[in-house]
Amino acid sequence: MLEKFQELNISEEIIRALNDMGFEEPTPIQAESIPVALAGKDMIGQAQTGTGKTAAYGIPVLEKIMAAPATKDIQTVILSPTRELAVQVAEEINHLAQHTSIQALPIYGGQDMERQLRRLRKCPQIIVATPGRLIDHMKRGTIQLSHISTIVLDEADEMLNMGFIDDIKLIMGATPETRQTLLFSATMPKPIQELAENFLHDPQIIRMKAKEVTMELIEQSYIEVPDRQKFDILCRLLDLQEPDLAIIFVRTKRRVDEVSEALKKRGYSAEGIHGDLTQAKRDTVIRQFRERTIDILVATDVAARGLDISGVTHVFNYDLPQDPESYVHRVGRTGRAGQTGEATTFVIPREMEHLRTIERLIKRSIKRRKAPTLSEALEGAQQAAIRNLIVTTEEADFAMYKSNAEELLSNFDSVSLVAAAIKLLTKEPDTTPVKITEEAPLRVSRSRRREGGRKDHRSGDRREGGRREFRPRRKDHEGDSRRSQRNEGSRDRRHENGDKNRKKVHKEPNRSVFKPYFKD
DNA sequence: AAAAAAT
Repeated sequence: MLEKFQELNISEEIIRALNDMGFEEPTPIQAESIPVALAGKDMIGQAQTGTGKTAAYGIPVLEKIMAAPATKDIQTVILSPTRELAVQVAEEINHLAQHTSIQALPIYGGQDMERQLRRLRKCPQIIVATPGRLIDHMKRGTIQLSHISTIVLDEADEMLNMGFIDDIKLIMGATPETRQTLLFSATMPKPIQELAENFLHDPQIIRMKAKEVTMELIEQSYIEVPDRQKFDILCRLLDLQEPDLAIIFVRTKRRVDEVSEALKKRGYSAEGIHGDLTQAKRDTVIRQFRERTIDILVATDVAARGLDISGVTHVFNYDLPQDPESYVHRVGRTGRAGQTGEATTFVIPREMEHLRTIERLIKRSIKRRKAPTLSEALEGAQQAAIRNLIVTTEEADFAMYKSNAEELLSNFDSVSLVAAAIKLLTKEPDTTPVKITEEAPLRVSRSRRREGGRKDHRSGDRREGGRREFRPRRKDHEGDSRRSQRNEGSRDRRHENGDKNRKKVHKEPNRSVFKPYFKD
């Protein structure tokens, strides 16, 4: 079954590991990348996560280390944008390396330094690091990159979005000129191209076509719903769809806390994860979710990328994501490894335009769906009760109840009895009150605004008819029009003598370079 | 305007 891997000239130790891991044949990105990377060439791989990317660079990296003379130096550095991803990548590489003596060690912030140093003393050949902590080690002299032979930049576009560009340059600068560089990125914006030009030697570019990478097996829909109703609708959907594992993405850390608390209050097995939690807590939550101790994960975009958790059947965008890119990554947490998945996005009415922007950029329309009504939810709960009843009946493990049942049947008709049983088993939707703070709606995305010309977009927004009602409601509605007239006046005055303010506004960094681009 | 990452 593994011939195709064998044809790629992979050593027997790794073939055995692939067999243990249940891999049968190379994914497209693996088939293309492995020979190139094995030949020692620099490479740019444009691929989303979930395409077998880790093994695509992990296998050649391991082969190269096995072929090289043994030393105590670190041989390979893999850079990762988030801590969770670093842990996951190190684990996967250790799986691939299980029949060799090669060790991969994750190096990331928030973890006990002493413990990390102890593990470093065991001379791992591969480290998988987040940039900040790696630089910390470099400055302390506890990690030297002067002898590495390979560096991998994983999720390069995301590291860039997170402002790691200077860190990456610093790290690259500390590595030898002779190193091999493998760069992976879902998108190829300008700064990544520049990075590649500066640091890669004659790279081979491998691009996966969009349709090979994404989301054919994911049923995508959206529901237009006011913010206040989101939570109840979410609970109804959870009850109706009964996900095995679900991830709920929200826009802020605060909402992670509130939504996960609220879910727990209503009896769901949920935990939240975001960047302000201690690293120990983050690690625990991810582990619980992987082990299915909890079945709902409420997360910010910290969990949007790269995390590969098998069996996620449902993704909910409780809040619309800011970037179309983020939408793709969030939704891609389900439908992995050939499984089907369902992705439901909540859109508040005034964010509909934002949704259209996302649809345009992902070149795909998202199906509109109605929120389940209360009576549908009740019907769903009844169906669940019936399924329960049928399962119990089929298990036929109730001999001790039978004499009572017979007696009941001599006094009541059978239909009434079964109906009563269904009624008792039906779990009425929980309406425990919960508090979730309302978020300000998203504004139309940057790219959209730029279309209208940059200089005037502020005043342009004000003139637009519908725009005014987008502002938060004040208590005195009548004063509204008069107030806006007054504002007009004060704005003019600012224009005359407040040049400094205006300049500041226009000096905001031009983020157009981060605009994701999706090619077909 | 938010999130991520070094303490």
